[in-house]
Amino acid sequence: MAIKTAKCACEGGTLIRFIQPYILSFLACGEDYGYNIIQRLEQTRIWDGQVPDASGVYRTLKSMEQRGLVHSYIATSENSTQGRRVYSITPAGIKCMASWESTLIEYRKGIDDIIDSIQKIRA
Amino acid sequence: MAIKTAKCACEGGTLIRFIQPYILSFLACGEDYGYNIIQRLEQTRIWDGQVPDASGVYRTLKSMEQRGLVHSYIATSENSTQGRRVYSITPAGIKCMASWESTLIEYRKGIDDIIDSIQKIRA
DNA sequence: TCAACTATTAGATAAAGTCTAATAGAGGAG
DNA sequence: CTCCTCTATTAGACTTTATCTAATAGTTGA
Repeated sequence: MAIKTAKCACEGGTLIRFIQPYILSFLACGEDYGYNIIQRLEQTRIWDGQVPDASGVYRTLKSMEQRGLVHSYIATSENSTQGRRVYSITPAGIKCMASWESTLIEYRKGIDDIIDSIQKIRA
Repeated sequence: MAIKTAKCACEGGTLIRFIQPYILSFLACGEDYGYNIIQRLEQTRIWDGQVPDASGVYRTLKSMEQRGLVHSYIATSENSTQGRRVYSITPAGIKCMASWESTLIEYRKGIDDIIDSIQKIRA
């Protein structure tokens, strides 16, 4: 609705996709695969035990790969499990994550302001 | 992407539409019309001087009216200006705004967590 | 009269998010 | 050994949000 269009959400073009900086921060600590990322998201305060839509997470991962933020390969492991698609962060992804940091700080300010303006009304 | 579907964004179903709680907080202080709301949004820290998409704001107002959060009438004033569509908040809108307050507080926690997890990586 | 400002609306398209469900291997209960 | 649950990924259809462009029209001042 506002702010000049940006290709990447990390630049603040849109307000959503909080899932993306989370995924980037996960992958910055080491590679991981979709299913496990979903479990980790589930445990964050944003989801707080509620199951994130798996389809959406996989879709997001795919779009992040298309935008060069992450890279994936199929891990056909020795012992068991069918091929997991394992994701790792790229240098572009690291940059994106850093950009998200300042964007999120801006969002927080904005959210604070809205909360304030709502609370002022009741006061 | 996550959280059980909610009809109204104020319930936390989606992350976006920060514009809506702002509009609700404006209207809670008194009726106002689209063009002026756009100017006021422009001055908030979220937009910070950047012009919000007018079309989007009018569209949002219309959808908010359809959902019963606001009510409008055309003000054909004596002296000048063509008909302005003046909006006021409804009791449902007041409720919605209150709901937004807690939702935004939750969002802020979530954003804090993401910022923390990004900052931890660099530390 | 022409430009800038006020004021609203509509159309087209792109991006996000949700739901359903298909596919498939692995492990445990009965 | 069969059925159920869990792990794991993908695709299709659809709705909601968001963005951009632009049409329309009255007002004000140079």
